[in-house]
Amino acid sequence: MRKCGRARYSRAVAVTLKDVARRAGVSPRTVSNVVNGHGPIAPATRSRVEDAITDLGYRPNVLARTLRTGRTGIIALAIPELDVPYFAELARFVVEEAEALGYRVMLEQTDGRVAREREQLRSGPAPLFDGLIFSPISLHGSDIHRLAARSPVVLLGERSDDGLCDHVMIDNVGAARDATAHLIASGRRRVAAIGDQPHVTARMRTAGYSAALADAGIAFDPELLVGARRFHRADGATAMRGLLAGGEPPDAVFCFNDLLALGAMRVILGAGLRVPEDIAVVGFDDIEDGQYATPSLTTVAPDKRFIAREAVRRLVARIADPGLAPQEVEAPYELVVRESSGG
Amino acid sequence: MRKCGRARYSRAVAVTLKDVARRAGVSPRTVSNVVNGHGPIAPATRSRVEDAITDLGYRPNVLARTLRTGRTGIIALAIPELDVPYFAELARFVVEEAEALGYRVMLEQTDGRVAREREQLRSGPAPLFDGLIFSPISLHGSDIHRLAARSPVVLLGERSDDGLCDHVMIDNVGAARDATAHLIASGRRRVAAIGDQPHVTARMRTAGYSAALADAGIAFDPELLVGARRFHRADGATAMRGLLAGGEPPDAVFCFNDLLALGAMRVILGAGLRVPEDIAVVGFDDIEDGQYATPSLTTVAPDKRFIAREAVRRLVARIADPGLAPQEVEAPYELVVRESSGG
DNA sequence: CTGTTAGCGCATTCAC
DNA sequence: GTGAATGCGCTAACAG
Repeated sequence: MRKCGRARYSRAVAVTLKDVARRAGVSPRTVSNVVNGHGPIAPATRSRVEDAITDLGYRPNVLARTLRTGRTGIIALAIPELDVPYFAELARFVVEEAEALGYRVMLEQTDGRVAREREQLRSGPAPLFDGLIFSPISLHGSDIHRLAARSPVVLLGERSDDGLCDHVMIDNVGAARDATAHLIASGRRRVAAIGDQPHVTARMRTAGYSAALADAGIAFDPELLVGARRFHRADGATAMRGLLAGGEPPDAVFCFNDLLALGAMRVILGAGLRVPEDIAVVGFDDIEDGQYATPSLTTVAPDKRFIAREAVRRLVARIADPGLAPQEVEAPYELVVRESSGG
Repeated sequence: MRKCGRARYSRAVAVTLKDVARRAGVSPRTVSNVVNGHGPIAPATRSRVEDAITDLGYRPNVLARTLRTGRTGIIALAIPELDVPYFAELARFVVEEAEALGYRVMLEQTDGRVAREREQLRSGPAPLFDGLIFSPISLHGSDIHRLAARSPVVLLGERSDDGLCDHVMIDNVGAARDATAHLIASGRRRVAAIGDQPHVTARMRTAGYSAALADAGIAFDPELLVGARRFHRADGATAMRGLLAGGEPPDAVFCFNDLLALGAMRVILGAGLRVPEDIAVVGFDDIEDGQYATPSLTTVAPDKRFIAREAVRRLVARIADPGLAPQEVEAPYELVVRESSGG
């Protein structure tokens, strides 16, 4: 039961369309037309209205307009963690692309917690946002489709089972396979992988890793596949310590993201081993950290700009026409070879 | 001239308070009371209303409520760049603190561009947000006060000249002085600084650097103070290359943020020099990258949690009571000594 | 304790 | 080309 709290500010803000109309000696309707560029308007009237607008410092009330039109001009971007560089970099592109199309972006951090994601779901973007770009961690299938059935949604990440929803992703199996194959091609035989998880993305990267091993006729050694609770530097460090503490150490490590790789590299270097001479390291995501690490990090670079642009465009298209058939688009990626694998 | 675009979804969303009232056989007023927990309500009525709500899947329309109450429950956080780790980490804390107080956070990226920041200003948070936490780069003084006079604002960063606005900052001069003094105390004599800029924050750090030099009776050498266009890794690398290309190289570098330091360190290491043996490095911000770099980075660690909490609390207090006297609060910091300075 | 009523600021359907 | 009236969904006076 707080005070209203707008007392001190409300007067300054309360310039309404009606005020402008009175000032310009026209009807609200006309002002609205001028503001939104609708009907043809007599030049004299127009300039009178425009003068009134600047004189009064009128700005349309987004809220009221939305209540009327049902559109806010804002899209939401729900990502697991703001301080994971991959998402931060992606977010930046999304903001840029959305702005180019006249939308503002509201960022939401889900933390990958099911509850938080589910809440996203329940409430959905409407009516505060026109649509949602969602990078789910814990949620899948039916949950998501229920959301998508109610409001415009574009998913980032794994392919949905049945294509009921717009989707932008990369070929995780292929990318992981390429990364591992690169390591093998440079003469490594004991290639470890860090980042195994129940989550789909991780599973696909594990699959790619195994496939590359099989391609090269190298037997899969379960001891070399290490899990990670999350995809942070600390998890990579922990996993690497385990690998080093075991019997015969690996001569290469493929990490499921750059943060894991950076953590692992720190442990390798800290143990007095050399990268890439003793152990080569490859990451995934191509975050800026990796470029400036010593040694610089070889990594799989998904085309983030492409992902962002495609996601925003599909979402905006769907907002305009909800009947659009859902589409899955695959973003390109490339393997960037740097020092950590002997580049 | 787009289609309305909500056709496919609108029906699913259109459960209004009035529908619930009709269904429960009560007036809208009563439903509103139940939803907002206002007046005391007869248990029987309450449960009837609640049943109707779940049956119909009613969810209050935030927009309409806002139009009425003038409060959205959302605060905006405007930061220069999402993919600068310091801001990303800070943003995370702000989100957490705001959520604890029942607010959602909308993130806005200003890019440090004057135009963008000015736009922030012009539009201000209202009516979409209840308040704004703003980390300005290009804007200052009168601009900001004009904004603050119109709506609840808390500033992050430098002290405003006249205390007209809530403010959370750290003692940049003191921190820079400590960092430089630490380098000098470890026996360094040619201490360089990277990050000089016209911006207030940078100027204060330069002042702290000079002060530490003076304290130790070391003459200020203008060649050792290097500017940086932005505070990114690339700028640190460029600056360091210049320093190395010059005459006598420094034996220590104080960088105005960790990104600069990481960039500089990469160049030092790439030139075959050792850190800290040949050149010690100290950064500023204590981002996670620095902990996992090799060598790990000595840095000034501002208490980000404190900054976020204080900013959110002050803002929420001001939203509740706009008449509150503006306050400046200084967040603590500490020097974290790691390997890059011989820790 | 609950029903009735009146807007919040805007876009828009009708008339003129 | 422009004016008057209506309602988006909700909350808050004001009754009763």
